[in-house]
Parts: sequence; structure tokens; C-alpha cells
Amino acid sequence: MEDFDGEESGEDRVASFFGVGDERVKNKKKREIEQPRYDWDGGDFGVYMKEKQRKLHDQFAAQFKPSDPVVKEGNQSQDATRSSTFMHGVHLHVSGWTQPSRETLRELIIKAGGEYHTYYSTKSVTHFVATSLSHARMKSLNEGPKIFIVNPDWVVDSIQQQRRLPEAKYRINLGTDSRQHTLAFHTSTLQSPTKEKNKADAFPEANEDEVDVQDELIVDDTNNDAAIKLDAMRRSGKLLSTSENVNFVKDFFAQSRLHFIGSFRARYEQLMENVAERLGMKSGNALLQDSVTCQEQGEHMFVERIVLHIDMDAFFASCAISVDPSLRGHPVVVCHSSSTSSHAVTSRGEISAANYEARSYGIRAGMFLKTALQMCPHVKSVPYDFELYEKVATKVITLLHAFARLVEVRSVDEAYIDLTGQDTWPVRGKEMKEVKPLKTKSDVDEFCRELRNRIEAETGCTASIGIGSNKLAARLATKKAKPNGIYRILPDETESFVAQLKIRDLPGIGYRTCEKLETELRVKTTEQLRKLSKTALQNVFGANAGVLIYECVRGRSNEKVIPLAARKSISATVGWGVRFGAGDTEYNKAVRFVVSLAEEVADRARQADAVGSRVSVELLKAKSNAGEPYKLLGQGSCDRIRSSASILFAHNQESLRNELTKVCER
DNA sequence: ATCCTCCCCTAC
DNA sequence: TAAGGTAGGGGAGGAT
Ligand SMILES: Nc1ccn([C@H]2C[C@H](O)[C@@H](COP(=O)(O)OP(=O)(O)OP(=O)(O)O)O2)c(=O)n1
Ligand SMILES: [Mg+2]
Ligand SMILES: [Mg+2]
Repeated sequence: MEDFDGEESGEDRVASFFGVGDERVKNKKKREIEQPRYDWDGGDFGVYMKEKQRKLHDQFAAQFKPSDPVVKEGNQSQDATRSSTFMHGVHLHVSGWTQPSRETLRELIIKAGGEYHTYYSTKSVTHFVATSLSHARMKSLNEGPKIFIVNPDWVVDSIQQQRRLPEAKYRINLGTDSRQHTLAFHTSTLQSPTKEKNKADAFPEANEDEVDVQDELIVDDTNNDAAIKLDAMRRSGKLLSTSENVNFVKDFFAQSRLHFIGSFRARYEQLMENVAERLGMKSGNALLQDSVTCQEQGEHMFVERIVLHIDMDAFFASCAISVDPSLRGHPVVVCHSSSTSSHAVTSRGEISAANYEARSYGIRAGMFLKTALQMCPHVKSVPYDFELYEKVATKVITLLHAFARLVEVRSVDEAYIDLTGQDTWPVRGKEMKEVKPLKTKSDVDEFCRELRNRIEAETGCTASIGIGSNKLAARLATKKAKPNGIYRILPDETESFVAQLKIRDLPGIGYRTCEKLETELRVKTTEQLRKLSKTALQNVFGANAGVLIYECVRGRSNEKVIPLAARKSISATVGWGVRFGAGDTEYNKAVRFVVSLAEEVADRARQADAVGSRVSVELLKAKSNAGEPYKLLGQGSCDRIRSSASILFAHNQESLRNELTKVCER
């Protein structure tokens, strides 16, 4: 659908869609309607056409059979008390699946006087523990400063004998997967930039945990019959030409708010260094390990839990208002376009955040500015200020860690805190001088009140807090608390609280799940959902997901509050303003574009001290019946073409990309 | 049973 | 003008 104004025509389409009998005819006659990203971008009115999955992958399947050597990712902790010191000076990092588990190894090493590191870093880690390792990973580990690379038995045996055994006898298997297929090796030459890039990708400096380097590319491939696309290209002209601007990828990321919130986690480790410093702790790792230890200790406490969910109110908008008080009290939205420009009334700039004044007119994140202006002609828009949001987030996260031992930062503007077992506050930083008790309900209330006050005092932005007996309850409570409030759901109230919500309000149940519940299980309300048996849900959603929904609608959740761990994958995607046509020139542009994205991934991997064990690429091709994208220069309705392969040698990557770019040419 | 890959879905 | 990214959970279905 064209845009938000298209509600009526959307309905129109629904009607004619259902009026046609044969699906193939429908697909021919009706333009494809994209899956909505937001409930109000027309999605609830439009039809999502579940079209038969046309797997193009059989086209490549004959040529690649990717496989993954193994994986690593580790996040651990520091807890047990030291009982000996023979491992003193050993800085251990565990990567991937191990026997015994990462948690056990962590405990063992700490008890023996060593130190544990959640993140791998060439600077601090002396011993790298893994069960198996790809050649590429091994090579990169060996390129850095000398560290010991050992299997888990080294730790176990050393502990057993109470001495540090020689590392040499505990070599790691250079693992191969019997299912690994040899990639078709194409000698046909690639553009040289592609080659350079491959190298960069395959051998970053050091190795992090299980890191799956992902290189995604979205190509909207204009086909012969896609006159509409050509038209869009023409209209966008040179100004928007995606592939002509050599800095397109960088520019795009610099402006993208979804990139900003999506890449928060990539910046988190660095951010925690800053937080640790503000709290007078020696390092971000020390802070993190303390939080992990607390989590592990609390795990064995089978008492009623006290979980808080803290979420900033209208975050981006609040930040803007905090530095420009003249905006306070007005309806404010954050987006690229300006509400005072003469073009504002036609603006398809997407709103990122709307303050509560704006929301009272029905304005929501994800809407176009022009729609917001229809709802409220005097709404003020402000541009993005990502640095400001990051600064505010850092202050908030610092406060959270000063107040509580166990913190899980979930995004740039929200976090969970588990207070179970914490009996005083604050726990870190200067204010430790005056320690208060945290035992009764009213102590918790006081804790929350003070936390909210401090956040507002230090940032000029307000936060809301939900209190519950699990993460789900706390999260639902926050929603109720907003804006600028606090709400507690008592343990025995949780179930009845959920009963008064709409299914769509339940976290984890999104647009598609709601749709399935309605069409396949005839369920529209939480009350009806509650009547479904576990089995019925499992039949539709699978064994695990079925139980999750079943528990969720009863207000139950086992999810633990856990400090943010290292990422398991790194990727870069651009799905805006990308158009490639047929022919050699366009093909070469597409290849250059893939390369620039791959370089972006390589940069990010290097920054994270990560090496990939797998590469994947994804292309989007406009469906032949796709209409104009709903969003200006957006991706519209596309087929996805993807492939991945494990990386043992750099040239695999090269051949992979070679193949993939060929596919994109098609 | 468990481990893959490929894919869908969700949330900020 | 406008910047629809990112990462994780999990299922289906095939291979081991
Ligand atoms: N579709 C969205 C949703 C969110 N965000 C950004 C802007 C938000 O300010 C920030 C935090 O998201 P929240 O869901 O927490 O929304 P707000 O903080 O804006 O409002 P609320 O008071 O409901 O938390 O993420 C965005 O850019 N696009
Ligand atoms: Mg918020
Ligand atoms: Mg939030």
C-alpha cells in the first residue's frame, strides 16, 4: 500500500482479494502487498499474502553445501570463592560448547585463583578454551600475542591435580564437520576489490567467541517487466542513486535510526567501560562479572522473585525536549523531515518516537510525518541526535548499576533488574556511603522512586518502572505505568492482569502470531487464548513456542535476568534506496555494493575482535507483481535469496560470493 | 536424539 | 526528499 493514507484502498484490496477464487489468478491480478512493519502502517487493513515459498536455493544447492564447523559464544561469570591460587595469572576465556559447561569452567578457574573473561580480548586473555576450532580461527589466534589454546580437560585435570598442568598436552581438535561439502571453486575472475574484501573478512585480528559473520545484502533487482521500479529510479534520480554514491553505505548507517538502536549491542562493551569508570570500578569486565556472579548465585534461590523493568518514556523525544525546554508540553515527534517545511504535508519521513502529547492525537512511532500532521497539524518535529541518546543512555545505565547488582540492559532505553537477594541499596559508586535496606515492599517502592528521581534529575528524561514476579509481569507493568509512573503487579494478580489485555499486548506475540491465532485457532482474546490446551498451541506453533504462549497468557515466564553477553553474530544490511537493474553495468554496481557491505561487516568484526565461522549473504528481488513500495525507496515486496557457507579458508568466501553475485545477476 | 541449514518472527 | 537495522529464539526437515 502506498502509505498510511491508503487505509481505504487497503480495505478495497482486501475485499477484492477474497473475491477471487484461484490463488494463481489472484497473484497475477493483484499487486503484491507487503508485510506490514507496524500495525498502523496499513498492515491491519491490508492483506498479507502468504505466497508459496519459492526456494531458489535449489539453484545453488548443487554448488554449495555449507556447513558450520562449530560455534562459540561464551558468556560467563565470576562467582565462587577462591580456595586456592595455583591458577593465579591465568586469564581464561571459553569459546563455544564445552564439556563441562562454560559456567563450570568459570567456577573452577576462579576457585583456583584465576580470572574469567566473558569477552575475548588479545590484551587480557592468556588461555583460550574450546572444544574444536576452525583453521581460520586457529590461524588468527596464533597471529596475535602468544596465548595458550587448550581444551576443557586442561582445566578439569589441572584442578583435579591441584596444579597447573603443561598446556601442550591439551591441544584442541582442528574440527571438521563430516557434512562439510567442498565449495565449487570458480576460477573465473572476480573484480579485485571483492578479493581484497574476502581476505579482510576472513582474517580479522583476533578471535572472539562464536561469531557468525554475516554479510547481508539486499538487492532490489529490476526485472524486464518492472516498469514501476524503473519509474521509481527515475523519480529518485541521481540524488538518491544508491550505488553511485561511493559513501552510500556509510552515509546510510549514519542517518538510520534503526541502525542506531540495532547496533546498540555492538557498542555496549565500550559503553560499559565508561559506566565502570563512573562507578569507580576497575573495568567493564569487572562490573560485568560481578553482575554475572550475582545472577548465578541468585539462580539457586527458589523464593519469589522481584523483577523490575525500567523503560524511558518516549525516549528520543524526551532527549530532544531535555535539551530544548521550549518543546515541553507540545506534541513532539522525532523524524528526519521537518514539520515546518513546506513539503511536510506530503512527507513520508518515518516517525521514530512521539511524546505522550503527540500520542494523544493518535500519533505513533512508524507513522509517516504527513499522517501525523493530519492528526495534529501543530505537531513539532525534531531531527535525530544519536550522540545525545547515547549519552543519556550511558547515564541511565550507570544509575541502574549503582542501584542494583543484577542488571540486564535490553536496549538503548530499557533494562531489567532482579532484586531477589539484594538486601541493600545502592550497591556501587559514590553513594555507597549511605546504604539503605531493601527488604520490604515499601523499601522496593522507595528504591524505584529514588531511581526514577535520579534518572530524571541527571538526564532531564523520565523513566517508568514496572514491578513483577517475573520479567513478563514486570514488562506488562511498565506499559501500565507509562508515562512517568510506576506500577506493581502482585504475584497472585498476574494472571488476572493478563486477562484484561489484548493478545497483541503480550510480548513475543506479534502481528503474525495474532493472525495465526485468529485464522487457525479462532482465538481473538486472551480469555479465549487461555482456554486453548497446551497441545493445541504446540500443534500450531511447535513444541517450545507453544508452551511459551501457553505460559505467557497465564502471566508466567522462566526467563532469567542475565547481563548482556557477547554477540553470536555480526551483520550489516541495507534495505533502503537500493535498486539494481539488468545488464553488465548494473551487475557491476551490484557487486561493488556487496563488497562495500562486506567491508562494513569486516570492520565491525575487527572492532569486536571477532572472526567468523560462517558467511551468509541475502539478496532481495522485487516480486514481479510487486507494487510500489509502501515506503519511499523502501524494499517493497520481495523474494529472498540467501546462502551461507562455513569459512575454513579465505577462498571459500571468494567462491561463495562469486556464486552469490551471479545469482543476483539473474 | 542431536546437529545442521534455511527460514520465520519479534522487539527495540 | 529520506535513510525499512540488528540480533536472537525457534521451527521444519534433512543428515548424522
Ligand atoms: N518503531 C520504532 C520504535 C522505537 N524506536 C526508537 C525510538 C524510541 O524512542 C526508542 C525506544 O523505543 P520504545 O519502544 O521504548 O518507545 P519510546 O521510548 O519512544 O516510548 P515508550 O514511552 O512507549 O517507551 O526506540 C524507533 O526508532 N522506531
Ligand atoms: Mg521507551
Ligand atoms: Mg524500550
